[in-house]
Amino acid sequence: MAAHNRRRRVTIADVAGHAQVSVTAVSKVIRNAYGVSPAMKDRVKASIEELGYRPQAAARGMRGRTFTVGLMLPHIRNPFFADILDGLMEQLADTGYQAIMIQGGVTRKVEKQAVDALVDRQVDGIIMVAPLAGRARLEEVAQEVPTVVLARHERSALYDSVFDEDDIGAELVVRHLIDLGHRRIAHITHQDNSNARPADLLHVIRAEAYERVMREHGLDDEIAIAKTYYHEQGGYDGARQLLSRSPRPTAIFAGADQAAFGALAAVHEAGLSVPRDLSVAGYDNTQLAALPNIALTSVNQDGAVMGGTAGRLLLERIQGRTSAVRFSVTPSLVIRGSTAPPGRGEAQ
Amino acid sequence: MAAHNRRRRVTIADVAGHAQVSVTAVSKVIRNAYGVSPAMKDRVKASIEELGYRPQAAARGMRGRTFTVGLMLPHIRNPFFADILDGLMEQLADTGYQAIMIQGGVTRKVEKQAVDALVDRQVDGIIMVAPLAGRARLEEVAQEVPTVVLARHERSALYDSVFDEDDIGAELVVRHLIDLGHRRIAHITHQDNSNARPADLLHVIRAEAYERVMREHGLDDEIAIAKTYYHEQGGYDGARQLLSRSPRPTAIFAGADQAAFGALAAVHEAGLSVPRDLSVAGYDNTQLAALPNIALTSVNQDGAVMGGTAGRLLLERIQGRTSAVRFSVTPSLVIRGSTAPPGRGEAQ
DNA sequence: GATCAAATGGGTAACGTTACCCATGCAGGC
DNA sequence: GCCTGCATGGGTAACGTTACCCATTTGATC
Repeated sequence: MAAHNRRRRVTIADVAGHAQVSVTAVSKVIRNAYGVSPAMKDRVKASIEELGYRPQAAARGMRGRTFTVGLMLPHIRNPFFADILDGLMEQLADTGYQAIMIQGGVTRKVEKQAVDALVDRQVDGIIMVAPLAGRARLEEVAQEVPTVVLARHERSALYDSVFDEDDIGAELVVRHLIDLGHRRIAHITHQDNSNARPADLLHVIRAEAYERVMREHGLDDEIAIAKTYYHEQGGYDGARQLLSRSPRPTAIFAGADQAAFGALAAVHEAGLSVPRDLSVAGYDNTQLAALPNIALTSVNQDGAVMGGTAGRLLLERIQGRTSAVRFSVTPSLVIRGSTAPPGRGEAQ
Repeated sequence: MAAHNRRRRVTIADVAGHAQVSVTAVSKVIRNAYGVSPAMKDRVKASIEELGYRPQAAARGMRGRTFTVGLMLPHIRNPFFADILDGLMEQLADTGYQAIMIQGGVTRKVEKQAVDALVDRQVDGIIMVAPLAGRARLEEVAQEVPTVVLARHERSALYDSVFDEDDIGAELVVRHLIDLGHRRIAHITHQDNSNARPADLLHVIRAEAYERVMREHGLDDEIAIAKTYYHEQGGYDGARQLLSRSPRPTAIFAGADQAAFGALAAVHEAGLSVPRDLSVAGYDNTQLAALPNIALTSVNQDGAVMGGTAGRLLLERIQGRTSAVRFSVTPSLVIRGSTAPPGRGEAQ
């Protein structure tokens, strides 16, 4: 049944034999532990090199650490997640820790399986990006293994949070549109089947900030929200809903770039021109938003910094920190060609 | 130092005690192994349920399987990879296997570390997507653990290959453009620091098919290739190179949608209109290509089928198959608004 | 009713690593 | 010269699971 005539792996015992030292000594060297002379260290390292030894994570996991951190992503379609990963990878480089990813999916059930899978694989820490799970569940995980939650606003004593100040970002967009002279500004938001307290969800925060700023400017009656999804199709559907209103909005603020791309498509399909007939803005400032033919006004949140910080906080927790930390990045508005003052006939 | 007062995990021994059976019996039940009566099976399953037992992958890995397959992706910015993952996840659902991902990065060194990390974590099988590693290295990995390679065209006795017939896809695009009346058709290709035999790399195959079809139509002199990268910036840079030629091309075939998006940006920036002044086509048929305001003519390769097949082949190998399999999907052309006959003044 | 095979259940030794302890040698202080 | 403490090295028992075997019971066959 042994399909592969796999050569037996080099073990710590092989290294010990080759270097003429004890197994314990080798273990100490690879863990950088106390109690080894420089001379022995060099000898062991030479043997490790020569034999091509690499410790087996499974065996390490049974006693100590696996030097693995798990990253749960809802999916891998949003390029913003790639920025997060970049930041994390950079933070982890040269620490000996490896990051593995797992897809959380769109239901709490599948997400739970995914996170459990990470726990079962003895990762030393977990970073969850925009989890669907409720706070109780997050704390349950955090009790078992050091945890950092990204893109949620909760305050928990058991895990760290890293997030963008979504209310500020949304406010920047809406104020920008109002400053341009828009009044009928619509919003496309996201619905998920999360178990979180709504006020902790980034899309709810963005939507609420939109409403708040509208009200602050006396635009209560112009508030129009399409509840779809933060992806291309969702943006497309949402924009179609909003465009069918009469009078139609002069600006659409999509809660995420991906939804904004879909909105642009719907606007284009309706025979309208951006920004002449309608302004469109997004959130995330993905690379595509910067392309001149899209030129989407968007909110920049530094994904790499968020990912890097999440990694740093997680390593601190693995080292033993137990106090909880909250870290937020301040977003900034990137104005591009997709937003402009409303057309003359549309202004009022 | 115990940062987290983690409750001791439920182990197989706890389950055995609770169900009043031996540890071996429980192990048999969770592995679906031979030698358990239905009655005992039920009892054990009830105890597992009640105690919330989940086997620890690290411990399993020391003796048997971890029920984990590793997916190496170069990065997670290409939405085409998300299709692959979707197919894989669906294939793995209900098999008890979990997929974990790892980022291979852009250098062979980092990629090697990533793949080694998977091996060290005792995954039962590995799927590598568009690896940079040379064939010798792939076979080295395949010797240690069942392996499937995606998006490379090699024939190896040690691992399975799943790929798209890139020559056919590229041919479809170029013929389509020629049929429309184009003659000055340029191509944007990718350069990486792969160690593979060039003829096994998908971007080389696409570029060669482009050249071949051009020659077959007597267009040897019109061949123009920009060697950049399969991403937005690469497409942008490549298109700028190509547009600076005199006379400038009337069509650009970018080897990947992401590059095509960048090319569209460059074309737009140059004050040209698509498709009136210039036709643009891509490859991958990503979701963005379908958006009406982009409407990119592209080649559809079924990523979900590729991912699903890779998963199926890997499971077969894990079961013990040793013969090597090659599986290819046949691409098809999706014609959209970004390609049209060349403008009158441009045709000849 | 004796024999044999199949079905069922369990005992035990790994797997590779680390945590915890102990042993030795040597320098320094009284 | 004896004690103490530190530096250095190693021995050993886990960790949780599975593979391999053996023991017992049951059922079938002659």
